[in-house]
Amino acid sequence: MSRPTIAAVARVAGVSVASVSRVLNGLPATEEMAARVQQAVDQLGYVPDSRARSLKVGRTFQLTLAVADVGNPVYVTMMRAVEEVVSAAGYRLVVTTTGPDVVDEVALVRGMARGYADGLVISPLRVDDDLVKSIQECDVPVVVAGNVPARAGVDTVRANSPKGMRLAVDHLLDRGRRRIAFVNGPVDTVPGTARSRGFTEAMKTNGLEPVAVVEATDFTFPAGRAAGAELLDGGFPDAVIAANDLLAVGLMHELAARELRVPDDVAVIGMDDSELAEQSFPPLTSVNLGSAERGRRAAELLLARIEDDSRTPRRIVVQPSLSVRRST
Amino acid sequence: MSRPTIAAVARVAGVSVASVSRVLNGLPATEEMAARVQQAVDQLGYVPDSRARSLKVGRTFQLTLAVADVGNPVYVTMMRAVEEVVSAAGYRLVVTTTGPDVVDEVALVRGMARGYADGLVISPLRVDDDLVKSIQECDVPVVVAGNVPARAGVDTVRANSPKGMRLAVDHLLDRGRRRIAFVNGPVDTVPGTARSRGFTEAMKTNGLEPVAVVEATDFTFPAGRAAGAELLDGGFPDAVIAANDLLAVGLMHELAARELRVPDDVAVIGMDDSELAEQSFPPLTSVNLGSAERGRRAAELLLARIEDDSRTPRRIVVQPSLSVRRST
DNA sequence: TTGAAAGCGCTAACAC
DNA sequence: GTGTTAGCGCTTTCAA
Repeated sequence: MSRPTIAAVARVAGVSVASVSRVLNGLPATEEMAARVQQAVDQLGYVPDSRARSLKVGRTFQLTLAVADVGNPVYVTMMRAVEEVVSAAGYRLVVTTTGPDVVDEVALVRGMARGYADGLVISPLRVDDDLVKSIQECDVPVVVAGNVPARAGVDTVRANSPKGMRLAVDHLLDRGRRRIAFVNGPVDTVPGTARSRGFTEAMKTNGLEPVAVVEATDFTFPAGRAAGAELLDGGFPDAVIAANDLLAVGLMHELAARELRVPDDVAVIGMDDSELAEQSFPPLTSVNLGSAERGRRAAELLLARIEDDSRTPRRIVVQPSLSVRRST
Repeated sequence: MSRPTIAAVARVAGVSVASVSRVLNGLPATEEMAARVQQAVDQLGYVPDSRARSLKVGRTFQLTLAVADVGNPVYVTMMRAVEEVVSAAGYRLVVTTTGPDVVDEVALVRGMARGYADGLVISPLRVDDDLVKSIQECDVPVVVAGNVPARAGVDTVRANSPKGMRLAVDHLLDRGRRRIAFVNGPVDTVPGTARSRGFTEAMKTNGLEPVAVVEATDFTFPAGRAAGAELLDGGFPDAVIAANDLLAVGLMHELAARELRVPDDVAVIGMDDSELAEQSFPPLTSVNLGSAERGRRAAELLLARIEDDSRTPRRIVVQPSLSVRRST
């Protein structure tokens, strides 16, 4: 037996389909009408079909969050924050993994035109003109959790990496470290670029030269370990800043393999302040780039734009803080 | 300007909407027809509306994966596996977090009747009669990645926890440990029950008495640390098995706080063999309960049932293995 | 091979 | 306050 439709409910209740719809949507109706409808609904076990509703009202009540890698704990934090905001507003959240390639990001944004979601929060790893264009042309609202040019005219929420880097470098100086190295992720990514610039500036401000800078192949744990090996083969830092927590933890494994102690021999700072930072050993000092707040703000921006598509795009910058733990 | 519809394409191409639909769906048509339609599609930038399509064909081409906690790395592994299988079959994956309560799981399953997805893979933390009933009554196919009674008559893919426990205990005995303790998660959960039973059996088989057994409040890192404190206040194990990797890592932090060395003073084994196991320090020996394979098999079962709802329910058991690392 | 037309299940005018 | 009805955009008979 197939699912009952609104027509079946109407028949059983002896009323019109419109009345059933009204009662179900809380529109004005007499007590008696409401009762009859409710009884029929219960009797048949009727549940409205969201597909049909979507088609009619032009909304799916579904929002998409696109991240590069579900295995990166920073996205877990962001995902939780986004989920909280959108579900409070009555939306379901669809989490999609784009992978590292910009073409897949573009395909995803273009695919939004199919209308399976009412909006998109995307945290792009790589950005090019195609991606910006696809966002601008997208039929549904898109909010970027990351960095796109201001002239793109899209809502964005981003971190302040340079300031975060300053926090990290200042902290290391406080701890008496001078021989500072940097493990970045791929510099052709959005976070990679931002952190590279931030690191360079922060070092220059303090009149320091980096002991070494290496670029990991991606933002993952194994890449962090490999980058750590490369770094340590080339120099003897007394502190290393890593572009995210996964890289930092990978690096710490390489340090351990070489019997270098953290923080005694080498201090390590990560970025993102994800759950991994407190779970790692020793617990990782990490720059909190506000991923929870960024997620929350991005979701709010998206909801606001769904309400009113004509509002002027906002560019929110979330300020960082430092979570000091035992790795420094 | 609003999105072009199939009618607009038909108008521009000077053909009927039916022909446009046919060309788009690869049904027989003349070369010329195909060309004209394609040109109109390109010109207008037409993209079919998946909502309308869903309503008509009765499918959303969307599948749901429901897990208790996105922050648990075991689900990352499972999610990746499920995603791979379903996207290869042309479906989008919606990942939903249910939280720890069975009522929310039930609500989720019931909500599937709204038709926003064509199927569900659920990994329930807690199972009761209501949940089983809601799964049986569900309008769309449901596959359980976990343990429900055979009489429920639903497709399931589950781990073999008892055998996993045996692997863990045998390994510890090999390493010369005898004073074995166990940190379980809540025993009113599916994995909690299974692991409790498995541990008890494995110990009995070897004629051993546990030094201590404690039950963490949930399967998280902080709960692991708290449970570790309780455990160590009560006894002096030379090895601890934890019911999952997060608990194991939490426990290791407590050990470190008490200046107990892993594995010298206390060996530690986790379960799940998630990415966290290799990221932790020291790297964690962990029972691989086949989460990737369970995800893959569950997804395959779901696709098969969508194809043919009359097939007899299958109950797949995935065998465990042990990933030995430095924590033992 | 192509076109006309009937819906899929629902909501929102509009008329009563 | 309630019922009738026209679609939302698409696919799929059914005829031509």
